[in-house]
Parts: sequence; C-alpha cells; structure tokens
Amino acid sequence: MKYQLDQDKELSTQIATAIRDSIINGQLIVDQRLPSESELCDQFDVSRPTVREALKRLAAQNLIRTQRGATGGAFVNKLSFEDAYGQQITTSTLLLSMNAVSFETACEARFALERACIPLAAQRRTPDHLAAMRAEIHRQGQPGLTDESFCASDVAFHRALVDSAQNPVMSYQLAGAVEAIEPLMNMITFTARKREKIVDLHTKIADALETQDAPATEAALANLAAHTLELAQEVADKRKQRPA
Amino acid sequence: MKYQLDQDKELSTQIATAIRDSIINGQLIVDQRLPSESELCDQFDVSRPTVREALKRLAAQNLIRTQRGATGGAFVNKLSFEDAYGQQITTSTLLLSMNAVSFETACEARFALERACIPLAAQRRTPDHLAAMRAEIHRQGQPGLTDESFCASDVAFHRALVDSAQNPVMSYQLAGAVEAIEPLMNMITFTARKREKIVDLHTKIADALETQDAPATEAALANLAAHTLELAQEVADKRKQRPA
DNA sequence: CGAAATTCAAATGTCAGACAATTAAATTCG
DNA sequence: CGAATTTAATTGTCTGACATTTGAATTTCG
Repeated sequence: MKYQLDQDKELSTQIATAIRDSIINGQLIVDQRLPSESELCDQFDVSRPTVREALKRLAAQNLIRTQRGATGGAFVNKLSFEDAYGQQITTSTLLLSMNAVSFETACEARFALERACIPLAAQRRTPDHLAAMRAEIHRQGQPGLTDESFCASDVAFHRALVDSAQNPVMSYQLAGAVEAIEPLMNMITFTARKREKIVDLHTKIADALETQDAPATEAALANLAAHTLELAQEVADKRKQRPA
Repeated sequence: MKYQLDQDKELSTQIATAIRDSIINGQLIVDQRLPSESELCDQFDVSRPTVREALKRLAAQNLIRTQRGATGGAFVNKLSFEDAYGQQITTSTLLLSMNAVSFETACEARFALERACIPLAAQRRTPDHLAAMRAEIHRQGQPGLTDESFCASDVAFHRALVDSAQNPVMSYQLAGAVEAIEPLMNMITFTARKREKIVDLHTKIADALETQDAPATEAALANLAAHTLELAQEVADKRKQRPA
C-alpha cells in the first residue's frame, strides 16, 4: 500500500485522511486489520505518537476499533446504525445550540420530516410500535412527572413513530431532528393543562396510525405541530416581557 | 474545573469524554480556550501524549481547533453547518455501504424526506433556487456527460430543491439522505433515453415549484421516485441474470 | 497421549523528556 | 516613534522506554 500525503496540515491529520480514504474507497474493508502501529510508522515515516494521534482521530469517528494483545491491532469497524445514531444526535444537538437555531426553525424541520414518515408508518406500523407509543402517552399522563421526564417521553413517542416506518435509513436521518430538539423543549414549562392537551394530540396520532389512515395521521401531526409552536411562542413572549 | 473520570476505558477516551461533556453542557463555551496541554496533564494526571490523543479525538469531531504559537492552544470550535454537512455525508455514505443498504431502502428514505421539504419549498423558493435547479437540468441534457457527472448533477439538483425550503436544519438533516445515495446511483448506466426521461421529470418538478403549487410538485417528485425505482429494478434484474 | 499450566511474543497503552516550529508580545535600537 | 529583534509560550514531533493485555506456543504432569 502506497500513500500520497497532502501537504501543509499536521502529519496526524494527513495520515488519518489517507487511511480514511482507503476505507471509503474500499481499499480497506470491514474487519480488516490495519498494519501495526510500528508498521504504519515505517510506511508514513513518522513516529509512533503521530501515528497514534491519527488512529485516535479515526476511532473518534467509529471508523476503526483497537484491540490489545498478541493478535490485536486496529481494525476497520463496521459502522453500526446505533453508533451512527449517537454521532448524529450529538452533532445535531451541538449544531442547534451553537448556532442559536430558533425553536421555530427546529420545530418546523422536525415536524416536516416526521410527516414524511407517516405514509410508510401507516402502512407498516406493528402492534409493538403502537404499544410503545401508547406506553409513552400513558407515562405523559402520570402526575408528578418532571418536565425533563415529560420531554424525554415526548421524544421517545416521536422516535417510536419514526421507527414504525421501518426504514432504518429514515430512522437514522431523523434521529437528529427528533432528539436534538429536546434541549429546546426543556425550556418550556408544561403545566397539567398543557400536558393534557399534548396527551390528547398524541392519542389522536396513535389512533389514526392504528387505523392506518395516513391523511388523518398527517392532520393529527399537523395539529401537534401547531400547538407546539404556540407553546414556544408563549415562552418567547414571556421572555420578551421580562428579559432576565 | 474538576473532572470525574469514568473507568475501565483508555485514559484518552475518558479525557475526551470529560471535555466533550463540558462543551455539551455549556461549561466550555464557543471560542473559549482550553487549558494548555501541560495544564491538562496536571489536571488529569496523565502524560502529554495521552492528553494529545484526547484532543485529537475532539478535533476529529470538529469540537475543538488548535493554534500554535504564544497565544495558541485548543479552542472550543463553533460547529458550522458546513462542517456538520460534511460529517453527515461521510457518515451516511459509510453507513449505507457498510450495512449493504438496498437501493430501494435508501431511495424510499430519500424521496420521503425530500417530499417533506416541498410545502416549504413551494412557499419560499427564490428565483436563485429555481435558476440553480434549471442549470443542473440543462447540464443533465448535455451530450457526452459521463454517468458520474450525471449523477453528481442529479445530486446537485436535489440539494437545490432541499435548500429552497430555506430551513438550514432541514438542509443539514437531508444532506446525508440526498448525497449518500450517489454511490448507489453510480451503479446505474444512464442511456440517452433514460436521461431524457429524468430531465423531463426534473423539469416538471421545477415547473411546479415555480408556480408554487405544492401538490403538483409532490406529484412530480413521486413520479421521479417511481421512475428511479424502476431503473434500480432493471439493474437488479440484469445482475440476477448474470451475477458476475 | 492429552490436558492443564506456564511461558512467550506481539501488540497497544502510557510515560518521560527533549527538540522543532510557530506566533504574538515584549524589548531593543535606529 | 517605528521597525527590527528577541523572548516566551504553546503546539507539533521524535526517541526510547516500560506496562498491560492477550492469544499462541511450549512445557509439564497426570
């Protein structure tokens, strides 16, 4: 294997990029073992710490895993959907908070994308999915639930909805949109009255999904979207009055 | 700043996690300088190579950037939408190829999510967006275009469509779905006849979007989706006949 | 002979100290 | 005062060593 390195960047970056490219274009396949660290030192003509920094960069992206011991080494990692979910959620959450994305914008994206799942969900939802959704709805009705737990349950409800479309690629793509909004939702205070309303809207969604009525489900989701935006507006208004 | 480290994992992982958490929960804010490497060595009671491996992990996720020199150091990086796009596309592409996701599944996800953009796109699309889409359509009609370039133009067309909804969160979330399918599309041979058909379908989408007719745009997109699946089916059938 | 215990070797994980390169600030000098 | 120089702080890289882990080879013993 011969590597042509870039220029100007740090060595560990160049090496990480070279190896990453080899993985992407298929020269290195899943579960294949990379050369040992000392072999990589020779190949790239750098010291071991530099090689290790490069490998850590790749490990941070779940592109490789390392094992110690006699038959150990660095192996090309099969990126799992689960790993990808996690990365996706972390990145999305940070992206929203660091760029001060408004609740309206995030909400709009979330509900628009979720709507895209409905036709498939109506077609494919299983009793398990419906049960998961109803379980969260029930949880949301429990008194004494903290606002954080209520939001977490809300996210779980929507995740179940998305998963019921039974398309792993969609579930992955939507993970960020569904989860990253949670920190923003956590700024809302959910009174008993508000929770009741949301539980009602969630129930209507689950009911429509159960009858496999896609248009009705879309309509119910649209109602929830509108209601959520109203809640956010209230918070924004209060904040404007007393911008502490 | 006091850190409570996990256990059992490698030191550089623990340190990276601790710092990442500080960034996520807001203890470290954008552009804030982290302690110097030697200070981190003292804080975590590890050697410099170990600290550096941790920092490289964070750098690989665009969470920090480093500068050399007297006033240098590691700084919390503001994760830009652009950076996030890139990560998203890389991850999505690898996810699809490593998990052998079928063209049908990826296609279904892509068109379903893209459909979610239509109502907003119909409302907000600007002449610039329409011009970008028509430019790609024109390109797709050029004779002598390679299949790769044709696919790249197709991706650019869809990206323009998504961007016309003018919601950066949606553009980000869809980046993976729109771009990651390109390697799969590249396995299709686009004859002149097929290209003509696709150009026609693209044109219908652009026309409908121009008149801000959301239902018509959705219908046109659905036609494209159906046609794309047919093409994929052809390829799959051929492959089955002669599974070389 | 066969199985358990031991040893071995290879690989990653960590440490210590040094020097190189870069960069902004401080200092010096015309 | 301004330009050139020096200095100090920081990251980037190298060298070499030792620790730890782990599978495989070897040895030992029933």
